[in-house]
Amino acid sequence: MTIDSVTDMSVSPALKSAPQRSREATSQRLRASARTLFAERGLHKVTTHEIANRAGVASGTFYLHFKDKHDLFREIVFEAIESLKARLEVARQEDSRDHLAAMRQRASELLRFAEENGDVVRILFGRDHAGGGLGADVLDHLVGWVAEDLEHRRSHAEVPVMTDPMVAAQAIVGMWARVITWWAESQPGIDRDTVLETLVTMQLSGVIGIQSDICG
Amino acid sequence: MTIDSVTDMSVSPALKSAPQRSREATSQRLRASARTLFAERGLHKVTTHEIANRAGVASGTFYLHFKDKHDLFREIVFEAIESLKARLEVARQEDSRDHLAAMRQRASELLRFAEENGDVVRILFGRDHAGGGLGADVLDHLVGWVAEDLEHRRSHAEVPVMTDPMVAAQAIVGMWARVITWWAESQPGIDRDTVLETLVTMQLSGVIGIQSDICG
Amino acid sequence: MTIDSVTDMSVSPALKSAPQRSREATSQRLRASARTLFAERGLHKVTTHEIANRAGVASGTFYLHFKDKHDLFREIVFEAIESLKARLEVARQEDSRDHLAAMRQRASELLRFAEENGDVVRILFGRDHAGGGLGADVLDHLVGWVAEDLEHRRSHAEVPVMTDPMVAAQAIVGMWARVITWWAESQPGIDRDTVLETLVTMQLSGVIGIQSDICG
Amino acid sequence: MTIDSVTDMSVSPALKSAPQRSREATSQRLRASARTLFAERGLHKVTTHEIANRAGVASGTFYLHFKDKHDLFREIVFEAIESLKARLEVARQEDSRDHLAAMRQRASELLRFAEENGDVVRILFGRDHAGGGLGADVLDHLVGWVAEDLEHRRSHAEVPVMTDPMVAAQAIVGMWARVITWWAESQPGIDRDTVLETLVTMQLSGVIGIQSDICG
DNA sequence: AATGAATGAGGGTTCATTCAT
DNA sequence: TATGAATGAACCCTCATTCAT
Repeated sequence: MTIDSVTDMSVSPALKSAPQRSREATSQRLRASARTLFAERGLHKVTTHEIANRAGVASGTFYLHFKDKHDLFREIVFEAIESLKARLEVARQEDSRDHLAAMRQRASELLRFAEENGDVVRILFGRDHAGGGLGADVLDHLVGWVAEDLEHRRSHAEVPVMTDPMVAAQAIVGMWARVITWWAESQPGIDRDTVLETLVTMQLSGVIGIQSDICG
Repeated sequence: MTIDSVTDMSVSPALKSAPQRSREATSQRLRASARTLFAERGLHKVTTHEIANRAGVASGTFYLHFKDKHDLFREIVFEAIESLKARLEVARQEDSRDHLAAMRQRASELLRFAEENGDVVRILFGRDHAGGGLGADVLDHLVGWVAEDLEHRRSHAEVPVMTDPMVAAQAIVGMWARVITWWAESQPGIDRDTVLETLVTMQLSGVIGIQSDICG
Repeated sequence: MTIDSVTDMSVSPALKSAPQRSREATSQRLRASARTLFAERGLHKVTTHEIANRAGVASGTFYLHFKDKHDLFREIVFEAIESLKARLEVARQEDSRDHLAAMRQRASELLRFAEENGDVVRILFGRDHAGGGLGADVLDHLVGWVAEDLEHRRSHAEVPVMTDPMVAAQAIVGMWARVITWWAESQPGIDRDTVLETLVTMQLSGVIGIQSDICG
Repeated sequence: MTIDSVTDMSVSPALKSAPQRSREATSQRLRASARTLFAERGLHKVTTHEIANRAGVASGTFYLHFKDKHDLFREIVFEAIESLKARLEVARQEDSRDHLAAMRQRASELLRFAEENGDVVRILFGRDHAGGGLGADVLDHLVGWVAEDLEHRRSHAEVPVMTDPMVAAQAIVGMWARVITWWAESQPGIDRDTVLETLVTMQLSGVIGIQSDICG
């Protein structure tokens, strides 16, 4: 089951009164409709009419639920980002012990996120979609976290350092974004674990650095 | 000096007739104007009127030089891509001897390209711009080259292999794109060489792979 | 009473919901506005803004009702043509008995059509209007019908034949078009019956042919 | 040889100085170019650029020879009309003797005109072309002549009259226009004489009138 | 809460015409 | 006389947003 299956109305059904539940249902239908359309064609090639239409409501209804098109877009993206954040937070808690395990864990969470939120990944980073700058914001956030992490490891002298943390963070995040987008868009025959290993390996080199001749 | 300084009319001035020179000048002014505006706000937040305006010509003049907005956009991007291709081609010729040197050379060309074509980099990969899918196309091409390269090295048993070539190629290209875009957008105080070293290091790990415990 | 009086909203008012009725009214206002303007100045000298303006709605509203300017044009013309077709079909059913009566009947329907659809006649055949080729199409259709009719009469040896049916059909239709257009445009003081007699007389000569000296 | 072969520069070549002849040549090339294009696509679907282009001159040159697009259009049409007028004038002079011969003669001139001026006929009356109202003007003129003629015959009691002269004139001219246009556009396999006979026959009925039972 | 017709600013594009060379 | 680049008014059409019902 993925988050994409949005029409799921089980969000604490008993707690809401009848009209409320109806409102919520409409709202979710609009969200789902928008998510699909945005993933297909990107923010600015989708009209509010289309979103409402696909959701089975009148055009005007859209504005009873969202301030405007960008508002809905933001909501969809933020919701997903929060979910990603939560996962990574959890992963971080288990970090302390083993670096390698921690990194693998984090990369793994990322891939699971991509699997479960294919639409959002496409919306944010997909081909021509240009998520109104939000994709970039998300990546900036991630860069912040990663850079912080790298600094921390470096300052704790846990690892030898051969690269600039900021640059390495940018590189790692760029790598993530590209790989999960490709993974989400083209669902290639390549299995999760292969992708995971590659991410871990390369991410690792950002942390400890390598030298071509180091092991020789 | 960057390619961006476009009003440079030194293109064999004696070879063109008077009206031709004038036409060419206008064309270049439009290109320069568009390049700047696209870099600032992206393809679809820029109007043809604006481009013409900023170039100091009437709106209709735009269409004497370009079929439509997308045509100009494509032209700007393709021109830059060709120049990038040429650079990388040259770098590839010097590849044969030393892997490490070859990689450093290639990454270096990439950074020089970013320095000289800041506008185009921003247009293709910058924040919310989404160059109508062209950025994605460019990256796809790069992925093709890199993957091919990795396959070659692997098949020649030149290096131990620990990652899937396709995944590694995606990761490397994602890393490149993110790093040069960040580099081009925020001109940080970080010097070229630091960026270069990080790119080389991480790119390398995609080629030979590393293991956390590999070196003892 | 003519079909031109379009704002007639009596189309089963009870059957439509409130917004539907409003929509229909707007649609009819646009149609009426367009009909008038097209009749005055022809398809391509009328702007959609003007049509909307004259109908008392905003420019954009036009496109809620019609795909584009040609779409509306086509609709107006087709509607009229269908009505003409229906009339002539009816007339044809009464043909069998008396040729002369049949022809008179048909010419009469044509004139009534012209009277009731002055605008459309002007649109299709009027001075400089050139209804985007639709006028020509209509005439081609008419020619088809008439030619078929002439063939039929000829093959049934009902009449002596002295003219080529195709040429005669073209001539008859040309005559019709010109006469009803002139009649519709300049509303001359000439009464219906005079026009009718002339049409019948000349149409007849296309059917049976005449010789200058035939009657002695 | 038809009037359409316009590049014919033999217009008193010796009388003009060199530059003059050149100017005339350019002018004729523009006329020829325009004639062809107008016949193909009608007045308003042809641009001045196209006309100049096809004539092998620069766009600006157009305006050294004609005030504007309509001016050229008018010139082309008027030229043809004058030629038609001349023919009919000649035909009229031979009218006096035999009515039937006179009419045949006139119709014959009309058909010859259509043969030799296919382009102009198409321009004036062709499918969707809408010769800016000039076609209508031409027909109005013809109607004037024919009506006058009919009046004359009637007043001289040369013929029994059963139709209104104005209506008959409109009908005759409409018939002419349609038949020669069809003839010019679709060059059907029907020979001149058949067309001629039909025109004469029907035209005749406009003059003398017929009754279905008249000869019985 | 929902509807859906209406709005109208704004953008892309065309092309008759001008004018400096 | 010819050139052809430039002009800019005008037009078609889209779509985010509003509001009366």
